[in-house]
Amino acid sequence: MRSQLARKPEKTYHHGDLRDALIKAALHEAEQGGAEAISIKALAKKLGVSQPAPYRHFADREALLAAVTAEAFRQLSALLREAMAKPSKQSKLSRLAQATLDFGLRRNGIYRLMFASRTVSCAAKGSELHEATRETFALVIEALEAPAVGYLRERQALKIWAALHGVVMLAEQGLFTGEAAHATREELVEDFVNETKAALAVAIKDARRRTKAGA
Amino acid sequence: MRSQLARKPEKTYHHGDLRDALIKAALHEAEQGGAEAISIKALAKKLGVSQPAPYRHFADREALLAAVTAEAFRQLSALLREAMAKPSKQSKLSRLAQATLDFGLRRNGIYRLMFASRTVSCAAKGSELHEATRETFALVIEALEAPAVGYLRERQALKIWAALHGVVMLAEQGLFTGEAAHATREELVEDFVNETKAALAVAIKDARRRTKAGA
DNA sequence: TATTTAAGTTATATGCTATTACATTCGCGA
DNA sequence: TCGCGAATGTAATAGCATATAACTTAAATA
Repeated sequence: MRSQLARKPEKTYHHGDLRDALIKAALHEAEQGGAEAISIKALAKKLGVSQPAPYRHFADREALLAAVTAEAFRQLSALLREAMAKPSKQSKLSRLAQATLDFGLRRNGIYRLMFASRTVSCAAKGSELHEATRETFALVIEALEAPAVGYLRERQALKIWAALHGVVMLAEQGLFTGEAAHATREELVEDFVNETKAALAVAIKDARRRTKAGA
Repeated sequence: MRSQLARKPEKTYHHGDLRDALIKAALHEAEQGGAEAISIKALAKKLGVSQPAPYRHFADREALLAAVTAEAFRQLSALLREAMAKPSKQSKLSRLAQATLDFGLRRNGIYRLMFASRTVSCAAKGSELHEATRETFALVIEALEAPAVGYLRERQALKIWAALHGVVMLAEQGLFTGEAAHATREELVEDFVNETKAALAVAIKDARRRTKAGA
């Protein structure tokens, strides 16, 4: 707030919005190097405050990482929502899938923070981070564009979500740059998308028939 | 070598097999906490040598991590080979898949070291680590028990391998402990296995028909 | 056996996390 | 608007980790 009035921060004693600035700067650092690239000391220096200043806003490094990861999930959610919203010949699920792949590869440091660290699994049930992850997963369910029939939808969402992350991981491992490279990452993702659609259609028809028979 | 002659190491100046001992001890540390849990200093203390001693065997921490990760891949390969070898009613692919899931969950710290850190993607092409990862992936291809028809086999191997890792990741994230928990991890893995088998059968039949038509 | 080399040691520089005690500013009620 | 308490920042410091340099001891081999 204050910092927007002064064009140059004007070196005040109080930073004004250190908490937010820390998260943004940390996200920037993690872009390439992941969690390891986030150093409280370095961030403090970059933002022009003393080393212990960040500890006024985060109990410890883990707490900062959790906040950063939550923000990352919100950014991914926004991205996916955008991808799903824009008109296209392709299905919502396909657009969500390709957008996830894109995010995972382009912003791989962030991605590892989100899906490959212990930060998330340590998040308490009501925490900001936990909510953010749930919200992202809800978008996957939404992208299926299928009615809720028992837990069919959740199950298919889990499957496609898992497959997507697997592709990102292997791509980052370099498994797509050998003889196996004949399958591109995008093709594989599209395969998974189509299998999901097919499985979903069959499963729903099945469930309906069973309901009718039971009635 | 020396250390095997003396029952208790007998505090000699030279450790005897520090390099190997470091890798084993590091693997043990990483079991729970992943790469972050590996501290050169702590390892040195545990093994009764001075802090800088490990640097005689590894240029830096990264080099140690690479060696540890390579060893982990060899252990996984051994596990998968074993799972594939033992007689069972289930298919090789199914056994490999379930063994991978089991490994990923039980030894999750190690697993993250292998599949969710930058260590592997930074490994040079001829390196010990790179070879170890390739060898593991070769087992996946083998588990398909399918003839080599173009790159079909590699493609299906990539798909099932990706899906497996996705399941491990989401499980570790806690996504299987909500309303979605109605699908167990094992069930999902079996789904992927079956889809892979089906796709493979169709693809191979297709390819054969095309070959015949062309001839 | 003499000498080179591999492997280990002590001492030290640098960087990071985190805590404690102290200083400054903000905002709100009197 | 004064003043006081809470929020936020600083300086100083402890503790741990990585990594290097200079030195020492044991092993290997010519």
